[in-house]
Amino acid sequence: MARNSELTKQLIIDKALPIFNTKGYAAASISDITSATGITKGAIYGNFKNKDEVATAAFEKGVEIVATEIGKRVRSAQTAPDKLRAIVEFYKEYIDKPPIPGGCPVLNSSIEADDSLPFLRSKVIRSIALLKDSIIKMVNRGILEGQIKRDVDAEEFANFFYSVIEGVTSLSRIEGDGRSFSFVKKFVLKQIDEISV
Amino acid sequence: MARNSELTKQLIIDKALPIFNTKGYAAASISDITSATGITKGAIYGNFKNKDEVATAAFEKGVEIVATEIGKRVRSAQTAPDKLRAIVEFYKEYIDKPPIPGGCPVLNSSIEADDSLPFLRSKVIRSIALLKDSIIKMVNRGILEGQIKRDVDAEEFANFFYSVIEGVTSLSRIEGDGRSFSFVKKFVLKQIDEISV
DNA sequence: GTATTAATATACCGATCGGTATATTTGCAT
DNA sequence: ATGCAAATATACCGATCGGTATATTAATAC
Repeated sequence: MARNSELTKQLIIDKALPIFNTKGYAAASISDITSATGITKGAIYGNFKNKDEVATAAFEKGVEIVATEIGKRVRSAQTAPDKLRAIVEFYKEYIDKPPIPGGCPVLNSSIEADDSLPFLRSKVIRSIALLKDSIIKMVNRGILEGQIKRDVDAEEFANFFYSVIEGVTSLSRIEGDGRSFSFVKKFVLKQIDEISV
Repeated sequence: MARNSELTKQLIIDKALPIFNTKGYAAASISDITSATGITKGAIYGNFKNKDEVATAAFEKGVEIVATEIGKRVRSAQTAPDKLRAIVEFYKEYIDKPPIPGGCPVLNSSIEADDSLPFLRSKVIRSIALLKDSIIKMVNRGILEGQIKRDVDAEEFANFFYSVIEGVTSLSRIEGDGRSFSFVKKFVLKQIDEISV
């Protein structure tokens, strides 16, 4: 054997993630990653087939970070409405102190992948589906447990919820402040109240 | 004089717009534009200082197209709620037959410009502000004319409306179908009904 | 028709891109 | 300690990038 390849791999992914997330796939270069890691091109291509694979691994790491963080907050809330509020709060905090620089990796990759990064597209779609599905389950469970009104369409609400959160997150990022988010947060919290029993 | 420089400029902008909008600024190259136009690099750099200026002009053209199309539909609707519904319908149609390939240029540029394209950032911010402002005015006028409930916070509604529309538009694009949009449309139309008198 | 000049085409620049072939180093088994 | 193999470093590749200097073309004034 030689040096620990798995550690190197993780280092590359950890450093590549914020680079891809801020600059985007096209603008991020391999030498950006060598600079950030202090590791050479040889090590990168010894551990990854090509740039696409590095980007894919970074994206999956990004999703994992976001999903883990959301999961933590969701689990610590007891009722479905509170779980939804916790997600709103997570994205609110994302603006001021983002766990990953450059905004939400799912949304960012979604924009860049839809036309020009076929190797990422399916991964992005899957991540979104998982997120939406967990919200649907959350709502439906809330209905069963008598926390959410019985006539609520879980899929409709999940799509609204996901769309408005991603929309306002990107909006707040380009605007550079949390003003718009405050407005939308108020609106969304009212909607959560609305569907609560 | 020589050949018509203004026509060349417009040709470059027209062809560059879908290229930038689908591939993104970083991935779109000057030679992509020469290929698309049949015009050489000399002509491009004779009419634009650099790539940034071409991208800026293309972005502004994109905004103009979207704004014009929305304006047309909004004007042809009579009441504030109907104007809002017309905007929803516009974005719904955007999915199937986009006036500009690659999705909404405002959202796309917003994602790419927030960190790495300072020359575009302010233009994007301004475009969003104009759009939101027109919605705010629309709602407030609807209140004055007795079409929208008096207790509606126009700015809150505008931010919600803009966020959810942009969010679901990008969502539908990556998913590749209009399913999610249908759900969200239903939700948004209900919200419009909700604020209508 | 010819000179003038604006507009476009051509040919080239250095830099950087993703990727690879090969040399070197490192850690472990013996 | 030494041989071996895995991991990393170095040096290089052709292609393409944005941009420019210069040659050519086309429209106008005369």
